[in-house]
Amino acid sequence: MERKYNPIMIEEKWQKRWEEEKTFHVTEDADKEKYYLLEMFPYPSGKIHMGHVRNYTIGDVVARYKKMRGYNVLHPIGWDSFGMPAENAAIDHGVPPAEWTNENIDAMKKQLKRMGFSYDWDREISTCETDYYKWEQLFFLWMYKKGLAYKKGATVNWCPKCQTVLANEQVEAGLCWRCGAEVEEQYLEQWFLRITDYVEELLDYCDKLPGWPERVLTMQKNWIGKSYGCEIVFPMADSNDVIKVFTTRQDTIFGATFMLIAAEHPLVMELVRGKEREPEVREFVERIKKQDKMMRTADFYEKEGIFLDAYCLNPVTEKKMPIYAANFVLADYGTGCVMAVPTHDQRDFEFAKKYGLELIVVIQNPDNPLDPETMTKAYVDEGILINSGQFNGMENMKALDSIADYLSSIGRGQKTIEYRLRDWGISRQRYWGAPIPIIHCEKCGAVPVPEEDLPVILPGDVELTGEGGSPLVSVKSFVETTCPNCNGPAKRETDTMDTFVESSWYFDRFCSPHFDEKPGLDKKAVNYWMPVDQYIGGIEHAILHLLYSRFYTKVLRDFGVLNFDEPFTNLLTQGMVCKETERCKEHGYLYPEEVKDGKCVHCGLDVKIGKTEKMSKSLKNVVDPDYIIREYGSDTARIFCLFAAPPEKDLEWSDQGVEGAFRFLNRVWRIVMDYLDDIRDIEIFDGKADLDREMKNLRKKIHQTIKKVTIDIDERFHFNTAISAVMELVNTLYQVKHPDKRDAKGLAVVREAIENIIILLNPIIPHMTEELWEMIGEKRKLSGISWPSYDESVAAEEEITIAIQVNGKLRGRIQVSADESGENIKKLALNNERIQRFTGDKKVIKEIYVPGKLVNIVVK
RNA sequence: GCCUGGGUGGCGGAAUAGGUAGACGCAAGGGACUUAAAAUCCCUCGGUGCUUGACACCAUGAGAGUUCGAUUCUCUCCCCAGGCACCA
Repeated sequence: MERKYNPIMIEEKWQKRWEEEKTFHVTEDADKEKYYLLEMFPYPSGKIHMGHVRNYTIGDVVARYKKMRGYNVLHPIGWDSFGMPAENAAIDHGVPPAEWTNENIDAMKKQLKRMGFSYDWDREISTCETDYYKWEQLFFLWMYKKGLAYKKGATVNWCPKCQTVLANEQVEAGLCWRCGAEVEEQYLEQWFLRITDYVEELLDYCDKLPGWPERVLTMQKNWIGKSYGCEIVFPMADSNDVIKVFTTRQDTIFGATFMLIAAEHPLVMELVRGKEREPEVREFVERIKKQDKMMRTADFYEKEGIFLDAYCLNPVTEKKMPIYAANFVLADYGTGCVMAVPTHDQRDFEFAKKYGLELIVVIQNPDNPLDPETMTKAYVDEGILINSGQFNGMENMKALDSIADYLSSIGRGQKTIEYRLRDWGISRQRYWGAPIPIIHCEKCGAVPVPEEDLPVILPGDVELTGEGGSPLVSVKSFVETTCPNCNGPAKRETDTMDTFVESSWYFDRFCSPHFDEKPGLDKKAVNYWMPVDQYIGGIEHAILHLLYSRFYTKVLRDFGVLNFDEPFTNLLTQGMVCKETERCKEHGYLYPEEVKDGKCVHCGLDVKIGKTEKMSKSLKNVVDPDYIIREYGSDTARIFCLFAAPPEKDLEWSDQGVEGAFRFLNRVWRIVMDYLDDIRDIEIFDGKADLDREMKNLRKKIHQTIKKVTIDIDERFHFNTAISAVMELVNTLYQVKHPDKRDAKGLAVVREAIENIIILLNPIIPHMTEELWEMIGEKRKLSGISWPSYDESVAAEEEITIAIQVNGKLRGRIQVSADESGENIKKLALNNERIQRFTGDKKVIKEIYVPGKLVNIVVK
């Protein structure tokens, strides 16, 4: 009997069958418990990479497993299809973005299908289609009416050569990524979403998401950056005006000796207007404004400032404080003004030293008293307040509240809270995105497009050159329109939305992907499926995508569309796929196929193996999933990705590891082939008759394996240990002597082993297991089979090994029956000949018995 | 600088309500089969020492502590990865 494992044939056969039979199509079913499993949907770049393979394989195992556990599983896929690369392809090669995008989708869809993922393809969505983004435009209108979407001036990265706005990621070391021109700051009118309205709830729920990795929540908390402090009012020395500052260190207020204002703050020029210093200050401000971006990316930059020939008063000491404009103060955090306490803030200290400003110590170091004359750096630790009037002698941290209360009692301050999080700027001066549904009318101003006029369709016939700002500006048929208010001539908004907007609600759309009524989400379906039970994706989206999605969920909830607070109950952030880099002196980095026997195929020079890094085209350390599928099949690709590392860790690619995975699949295949004829007509062992020792052990192993695999997948997503457990069972089966054809009992146990191996591996290698299932003569469909349960009494060991320690050191082992009493085991341990060599004539102080594990004898 | 993770054989990784460290796989070595090779199947495989044993000692980044017992808990330090970074 020789039937070779032919993965390609088998895989294509079953993929076709699943597609024809719509095996993974689901609908809402009130009788079944739902399970919504989602992987982050891909950008259609043209080809899937190993990161996708890993991400989607992990998800697929869970989806298939949950289905076998009886859940009604929603497992959809779609395309995050707006974005820059499509536009760049158009600029570089003249292909229309829609065409480029759809071709890529077709190609990647084929690849995903070839991997055998259990998607409900009837729910496929593509965010660049009008039937998707028209709802997004509707939500925008609702947000606009509620004041959650607004327009304001803001500085952006501007490439003067390309005449366009660049996203932060498109600025490389201060230069435009495409043309290399120096990026400038420009002040532009931009659309924003008021995420800060939800900042407290977003922060609060960080402590109510137990299914999220701690580090993601920490990153989000840091990003939100809540700080408790005080707004303090500083009166001007010679007018009735005031300067307000935000500080978290009101305990140091008595040490504030000068005032700093962000260079670009309008107050700077106001203060020097008409003064002798005005031209000098203007020059300084202009210089700083230009340098700003460069300096912010530099590791270190010199503190610089300029005196504004103005003074304010310290609100508690009434001392005169000179006012400076400074480069290191941020204009858009707090009030843009900072009280400087040079003795207890390092930046202020450096500034004071440079410009010869006064130092007053207000927190005394208890171990080593400070002297302003000799200090070489600011003292930032805790201590006792001095030079602080009625607060002298208090611990500085404890004085925070009292000083805030005092400031408020004299009308010069109050407790406040500041956040690092800013409103979300969604304007892009780009073509390939969802148009913002606003019309600008000279008479009426910004007017929202009436809901019944949606969608505002992105025009198709646009020439993309990459120059001259937003491409939509020059499309007359798009821009020129009439005002919905006054019917006069008006112009459409030409900004499109950030692509993060699409991905902020796509998971809702998957629940009713073809729903054509307002608001594009069928409440019944969405509230049945949502929230997502398990979300899986890369750690690189830990902040932006996940925070925006949480924000959108709360906004849509407040519009009455959704009835839950958070979109993702459990989150798994899988690690990256890495591979060692290879380079040759002549030809630089090499693709794996450019290396043969350690030599470069171009020049024959020795290839140097470099660091293991995330697979990337620039380092050429990539493996093409198509190649792996062609050589080994997708089942091998799947099991390798799962076996090499637990999902949250980085996975190191290993060609030999892939070989090993393939070898294991062959091993499974062969053992089933070996038994095929003998077990085809056998029923699985019913547990009624007595078995010989070998078969009893095999059965024990079967049930132990079911138990371990169930726990590993269900509780921990540790597929690597689940697979190794099945490997052990397969190894055990290989060790068993092949029962005689007439030994029905023995063969029944073997059949039990084989059936369970197939079922346990099904979520991991679905194609091969379907094929084997059919071959062993099963009539039931494997895709409809339930997950096996195990019999605890069969899995139990009859004899257990007890380790014996003397003073905590392992000195021997004894075999006892599993129900042996603790007293007897202790006795056996003490009387053990080997053990007596170590206890000898010493006195036994105590014996510790850990049930089923060990005995520790303590002697002296 | 701050905040998260994480350091275990030649390698990927197992084992944590404290209880036999190294499961499983890769690589390596040996054996069987073969005219031969590949494939396959079986065995060995952390280090050191000798008295080759059911041996002893050393081993989970380093050092201390708690404990009968620590990869697991506590403290100090070192290294690596990721995030934030003049946020007042």
